[in-house]
Amino acid sequence: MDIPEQLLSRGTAVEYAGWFKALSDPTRIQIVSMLARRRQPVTVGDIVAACGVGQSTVSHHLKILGEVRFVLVERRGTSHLYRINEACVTCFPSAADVVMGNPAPAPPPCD
Amino acid sequence: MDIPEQLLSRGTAVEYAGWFKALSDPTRIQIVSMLARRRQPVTVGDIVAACGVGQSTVSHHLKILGEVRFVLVERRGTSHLYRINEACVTCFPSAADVVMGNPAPAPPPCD
DNA sequence: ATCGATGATCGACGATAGTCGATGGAGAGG
DNA sequence: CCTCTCCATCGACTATCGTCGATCATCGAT
Repeated sequence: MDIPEQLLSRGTAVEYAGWFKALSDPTRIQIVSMLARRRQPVTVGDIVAACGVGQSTVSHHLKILGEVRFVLVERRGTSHLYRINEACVTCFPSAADVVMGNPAPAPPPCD
Repeated sequence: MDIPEQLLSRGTAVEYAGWFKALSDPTRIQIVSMLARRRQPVTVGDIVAACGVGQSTVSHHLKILGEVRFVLVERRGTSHLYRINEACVTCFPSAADVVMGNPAPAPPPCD
């Protein structure tokens, strides 16, 4: 390994923290894992039924996950179909990335 | 990939969230990266000087990082020497682990 | 025994986050 | 047009978090 000497900049640290914060809540973990496991896109109602929390809470978490592009949404009729962003899963940083001083990955584009 | 169908249990989700929460703060990211980059163990005062925050704040973050075994401490004289736990860095979960339903890694032992 | 240095702990404060119930808005069907 | 369904947004409440200053505990040295 070739670990750089200098301290990580505050800006880079904030970017990394944003990634990890997105998955720092158990409900969001469950939502992400559920979206990944279902073959079909999933509605908000499905998530509400699967996890034990209210509809507005699920919607709130989906918004947070969407802001970091972890989930993608597609409106069909009156239903909103959510699915996981595979690109975001693969580029999610590891602790080793932080240690090595790799640049924090940018959220991938919406498609 | 062979992604399981069932929803992640709440307990497993909580364990995963704990890992990511430990790195969900920019100051903790900086501390972890600093500990990894210095060859020698580092005192609290060093960290205070490097990051721009108060001593009690650094001590607080070190406590959090210690609770998930991310850092190890060794008291020498009046100074406390902190160093990173390499095992913890390598077993830090990825987003793919969450998706695949791998069991959440347990914090490695203190040594 | 006293003092100084180091760092943990305490108490307080403001900010943020997670949750809920209620409301609002868009689309489909009658 | 009316209504029903699905979901986003709003407002409120509570809990937790990050930070700070002050105090306390420990150890080494004088």
